[in-house]
Amino acid sequence: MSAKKASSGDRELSVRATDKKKFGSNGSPRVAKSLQQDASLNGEKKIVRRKSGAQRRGQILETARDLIFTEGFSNFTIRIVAGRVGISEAAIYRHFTSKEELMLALLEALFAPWREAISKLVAEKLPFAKKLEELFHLHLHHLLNERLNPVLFFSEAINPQNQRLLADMRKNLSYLAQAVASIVKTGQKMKQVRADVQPEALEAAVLGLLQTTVIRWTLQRSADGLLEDGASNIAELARIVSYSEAEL
Amino acid sequence: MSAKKASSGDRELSVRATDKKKFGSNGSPRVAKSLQQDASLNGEKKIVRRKSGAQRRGQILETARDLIFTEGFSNFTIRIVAGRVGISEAAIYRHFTSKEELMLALLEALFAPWREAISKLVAEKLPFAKKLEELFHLHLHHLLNERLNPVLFFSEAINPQNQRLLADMRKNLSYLAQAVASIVKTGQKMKQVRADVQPEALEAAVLGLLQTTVIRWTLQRSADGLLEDGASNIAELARIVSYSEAEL
DNA sequence: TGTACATCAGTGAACGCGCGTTCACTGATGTAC
DNA sequence: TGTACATCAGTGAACGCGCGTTCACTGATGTAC
Repeated sequence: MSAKKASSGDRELSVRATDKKKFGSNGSPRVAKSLQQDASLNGEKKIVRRKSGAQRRGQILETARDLIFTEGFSNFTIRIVAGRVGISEAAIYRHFTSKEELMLALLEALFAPWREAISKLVAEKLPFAKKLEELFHLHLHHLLNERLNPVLFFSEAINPQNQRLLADMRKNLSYLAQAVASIVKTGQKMKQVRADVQPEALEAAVLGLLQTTVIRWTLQRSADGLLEDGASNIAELARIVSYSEAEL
Repeated sequence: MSAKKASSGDRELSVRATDKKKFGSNGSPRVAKSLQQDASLNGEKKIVRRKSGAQRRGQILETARDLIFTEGFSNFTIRIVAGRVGISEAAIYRHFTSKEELMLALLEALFAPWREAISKLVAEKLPFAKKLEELFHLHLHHLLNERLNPVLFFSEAINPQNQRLLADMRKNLSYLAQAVASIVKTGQKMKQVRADVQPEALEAAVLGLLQTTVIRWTLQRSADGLLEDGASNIAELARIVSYSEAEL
């Protein structure tokens, strides 16, 4: 068919890439349209703009991240990722051995800095209420900035085929749970949380508030009022379990 | 191929069905194996055990429910449902116009009684703590008995293709949220909840505890300790926001 | 500074698979006469 | 009670589609000499 010649026209062309930002930056990864047309006019054989493994790998992860964030896992296919990156499907397999490996690599790239940030916060010396507030902000800002929606990953992980993804998500969830538990226990030890409050119930309530906020974010697909309301609820919970002014 | 003759050997056979239980009962829907073999030995042409539309529809919904509950949405295909029911894939389309309609019909069949039960509870006259406790038990027992896991449906609803499923899940979620809000407001009006507690924060905490419990259920695939821990956390939250004994 | 060569990011085409859905057709069931 | 007929739950086979993955092959890149 005559359409065949034009079918791969949106691929990138010649010239060594040195301007690609690394994964995590916010810049647009689009190639200037003019470049392609210039090369087409040459009449020369199409030459691919090769990239080093690390660059391309980062670009694939970045593309997959944005795709999943904006369109969910149902549109996360090798075909679509390859199309957005501007390479063939087969080329994806030069950088990841399977779709599953790509998914797990992405998850790790997104969650590793999140865990590190939480670790640092837990170790800090702050009053109980302030620490909860910081945890909330850290959590939400990280998710928003990294375009990481745990609900999307969690939903995908429930699929029985994704055993490893589920294991990873469990790990991250229990990481958060332990951080909250640690904060609560420290709060009680420091006499900032009422001694008669059952720590398990308080932990569950804090986790519940965090989860509810993220679920709301997922449902409304907008961060409007999210940070304010969530922070306000967390602060109110902290106030309720603290010693009242009369008792101090 | 010679395998063709035996390929549909697990279908049901002749004899009018009058023993089928309606959707919602717990009985096994399996047909006695001997029936099939008897007919095979006759050497006669295979005759299908026809069922009335209502009966078959209920059987399909029941099968879909159990399939989704035990194996998740990734195994929920027309082929598999038809196979388990014991009819052809095409036959499914005599009872539901599309897979989506089947899914929505199932969701409604499962959630309608749940909403009704919540409605009744909200209208009852009970102390705040008791009402929260009842809500928790009602919610969990309903999910366990009906094999309805909202997390599974929610995860499926996030898929952009399932707009109507998402709308239905939103509706059910907001139904629960309003019930909780009503309970909290009544509790404050009746002076059973401290007046200084922000109702929005308390509502969010209660919803969070409910959600956390269901998520835990989904992750561990077992109800062990679920009811006890969840009920205990809800009760503790109710205690914390009530007036202390010294104040009464 | 040239050149030979190993490495590796790229390609197009094809694969087998499972999916939802449709088709023309079959024959059991219920009912009007 | 018998018969003609409309209704409708059933069938097997095929459909087009998108998926993840593999294949033999290409040619740009980096480096050892």
